[in-house]
Amino acid sequence: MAKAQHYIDSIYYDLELTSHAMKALGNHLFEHLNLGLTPVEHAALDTIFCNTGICQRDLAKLILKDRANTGRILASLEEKGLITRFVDVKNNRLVRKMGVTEKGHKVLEQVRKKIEAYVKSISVQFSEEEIDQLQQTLRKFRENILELANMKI
Amino acid sequence: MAKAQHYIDSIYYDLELTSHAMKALGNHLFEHLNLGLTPVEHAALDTIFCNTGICQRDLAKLILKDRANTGRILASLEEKGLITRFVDVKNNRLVRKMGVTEKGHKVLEQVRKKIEAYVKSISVQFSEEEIDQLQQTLRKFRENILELANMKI
DNA sequence: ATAATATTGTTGCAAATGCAACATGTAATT
DNA sequence: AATTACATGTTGCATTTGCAACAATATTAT
Repeated sequence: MAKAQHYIDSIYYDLELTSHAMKALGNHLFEHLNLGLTPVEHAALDTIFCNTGICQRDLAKLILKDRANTGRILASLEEKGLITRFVDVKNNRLVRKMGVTEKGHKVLEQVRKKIEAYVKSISVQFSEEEIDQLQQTLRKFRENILELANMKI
Repeated sequence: MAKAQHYIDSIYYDLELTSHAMKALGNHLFEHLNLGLTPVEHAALDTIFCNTGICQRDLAKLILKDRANTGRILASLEEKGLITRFVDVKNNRLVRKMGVTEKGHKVLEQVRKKIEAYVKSISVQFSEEEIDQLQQTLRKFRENILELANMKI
């Protein structure tokens, strides 16, 4: 109960700080390595790659953006030729689906290679098991939070 | 090395998700409990409380906002009568310092009480030690990231 | 068959956020 | 003494982001 008595000491703040630092590093890397896309564009591209046939709304939930912004991100990716959007049928409903193009695949591979080095340099001090443990804890913690939110407290 | 091959599996994403969920819960609570201030205003207020005599720029760094926004947040807090801003001297330089008013203290206490219950309900599934461990790990991880950023990779 | 409901994507607008330039005043250097 | 460098806070503007309304289409209910 001495815990989280002040904002600065709260887990909320630690999450903010860590997420903020991680995002800053990501922005820096993507800009500095001249990857030709932004972190959020890469997030969308890779998420599409991992979820073929996903619709825009579901993608929005995964990348934590609203529908409007997701549409804008997709427009940018399409303009860059990294994805194609086409009309398909889902539950007998017309839906604009999307797929990663050849160019998109290449970019994903390129990003993966270029970033691997930095992931490794983080892993120098953090073992794979430690990272794994941290991710699991975050997941468990998150589920707890989402439960609270769903209770509509 | 199977780790973080895709965005969805990365620690980056887990941090985004968890931080996002936490922020959503915070927004929900502050709005629903009619606390009369936003989460970021509370963050600023409590940070000022914990760092008497802090200047605006240093506060900005702590609450992760830029100077402009910090100024706006402070203007709002001042308008609500939760802080006072006054000109003081720091290293023989004129600086606008700030302090928490009586009303500000009361609000902080009120928020602390009202939120305590929810912190507890989270702690039901997460022991104090687990939360503590998570915070420590996040801190260590963050320091690692900041080192990388400082290397200007 | 018609109306109500649900799902999807887009558009317009408002709010939040940050960057860069600026204004002010102090310390340091020459 | 004058100039340069530094620290602080503010203002203007552009970008990002999200919300709410809308359009289009399909499903379900009456």
